[in-house]
Amino acid sequence: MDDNQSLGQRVFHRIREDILSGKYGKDEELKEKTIGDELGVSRTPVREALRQLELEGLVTIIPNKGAYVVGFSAQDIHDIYEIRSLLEGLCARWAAKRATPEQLEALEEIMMLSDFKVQRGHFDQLVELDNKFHQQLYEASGSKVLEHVLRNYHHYVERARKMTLPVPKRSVESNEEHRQILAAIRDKDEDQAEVLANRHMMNTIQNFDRLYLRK
Amino acid sequence: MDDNQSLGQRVFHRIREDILSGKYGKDEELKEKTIGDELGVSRTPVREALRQLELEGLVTIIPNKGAYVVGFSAQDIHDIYEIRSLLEGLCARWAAKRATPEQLEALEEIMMLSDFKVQRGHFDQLVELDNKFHQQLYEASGSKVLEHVLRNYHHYVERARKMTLPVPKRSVESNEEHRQILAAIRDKDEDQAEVLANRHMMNTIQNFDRLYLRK
DNA sequence: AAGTGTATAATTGTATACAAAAATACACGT
DNA sequence: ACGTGTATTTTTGTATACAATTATACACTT
Repeated sequence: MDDNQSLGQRVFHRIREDILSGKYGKDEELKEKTIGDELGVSRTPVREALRQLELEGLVTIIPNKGAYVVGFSAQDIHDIYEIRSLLEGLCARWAAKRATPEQLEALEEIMMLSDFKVQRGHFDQLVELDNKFHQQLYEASGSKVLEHVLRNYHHYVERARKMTLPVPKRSVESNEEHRQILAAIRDKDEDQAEVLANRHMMNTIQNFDRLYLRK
Repeated sequence: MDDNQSLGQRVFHRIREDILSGKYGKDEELKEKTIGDELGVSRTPVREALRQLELEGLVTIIPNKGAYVVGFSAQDIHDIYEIRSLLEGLCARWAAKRATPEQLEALEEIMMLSDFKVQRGHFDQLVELDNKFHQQLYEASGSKVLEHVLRNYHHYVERARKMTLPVPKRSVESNEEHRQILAAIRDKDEDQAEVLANRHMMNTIQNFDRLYLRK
């Protein structure tokens, strides 16, 4: 792991993980001193982290009172996927319009690696490549703003994805959908790229719901 | 203004305003001590604010080096409006599906007030009501996540809106569009609500572009 | 004059100290 | 027993102190 980042950032990521993983439950109070002692740091970096987490919506801070974990439900994750569905569509559309040759090349490379991993049955390593594909797509949209919001959401549901993608069947399907999206972008077919990216996310939702909402 | 919030939050809002208003230009270095001295506070609240601003994408922090203003262009604002167009559409759709009677009532009330202000020609006071209408709509979506992201963007472009909405003609149009969206929500016509909210935002984009991108 | 190395200053990162507010404990009166 | 007021403790908010890192100045060499 990247070790030369500031304590504040490390604490931020750590607490976020602990919230997303459920270590800290809904409405639990996060005390600066307690967390600081646990992580072996002073209150200062912890405070910074908590303030950041509030902005992410994972924590509510009541002034002079404390920081409380904002619970997030399976419904919330579902909502995020729906939002992402729209935004990934827009992203694919813009990528089709403005991706540079280098960005396209990067996408092709990730695609090739993914195919390789699928062939070899290394489904676990596909999670990381799925990450990379989407991140690269965000960059290819050419929009700083869109990239920023999608990155956020992407990370938000990372935990959910880690649990759902390793289902081998879905993983192969997902890879196939990536291929089609990439083809549409290569052809500069904006409408098609948007529709496919949209559908890709909707399929991911279904997969998630099947596992967690039992619909 | 709300005065009983923490210094950190006040500094956060202040610096954000100063970035959005252009007081701090692109790539400008924000030094903790300098800002602290200007605002009459110590470095601690300033640091907290800068860490939060980084998360919002307004500032880049290079560890051990400094915080730098991330410039945002008219293109960025345009992008935000396009993103909002999709999300406001989704929001209206969900509001049509799940708005409570109380939330509907609140929307009706804002609508009525807006009509009144239009009739009287008090276009300046419509900005605030436009705010309220959208904020209430976000709440009516029943999705914490969607509400969160839309609030963010809404505030982000607040400055742009303050400059574009007071154009009386647009202001009347906008009010009319709100009325139609509200009607669709009242009728629980999800598709119609989405389309109208979508179009509403697209019209806002056009108004913005006409003024700032000269298209 | 250009480049290099080193001392110095400025700036950020973290911990700690102190102030303010809130939570808790507990004696007291009813 | 129950509420109430007060003292005590805990926790947050802010400032400051010190450490680590980076930027700057400047003498020195070539």
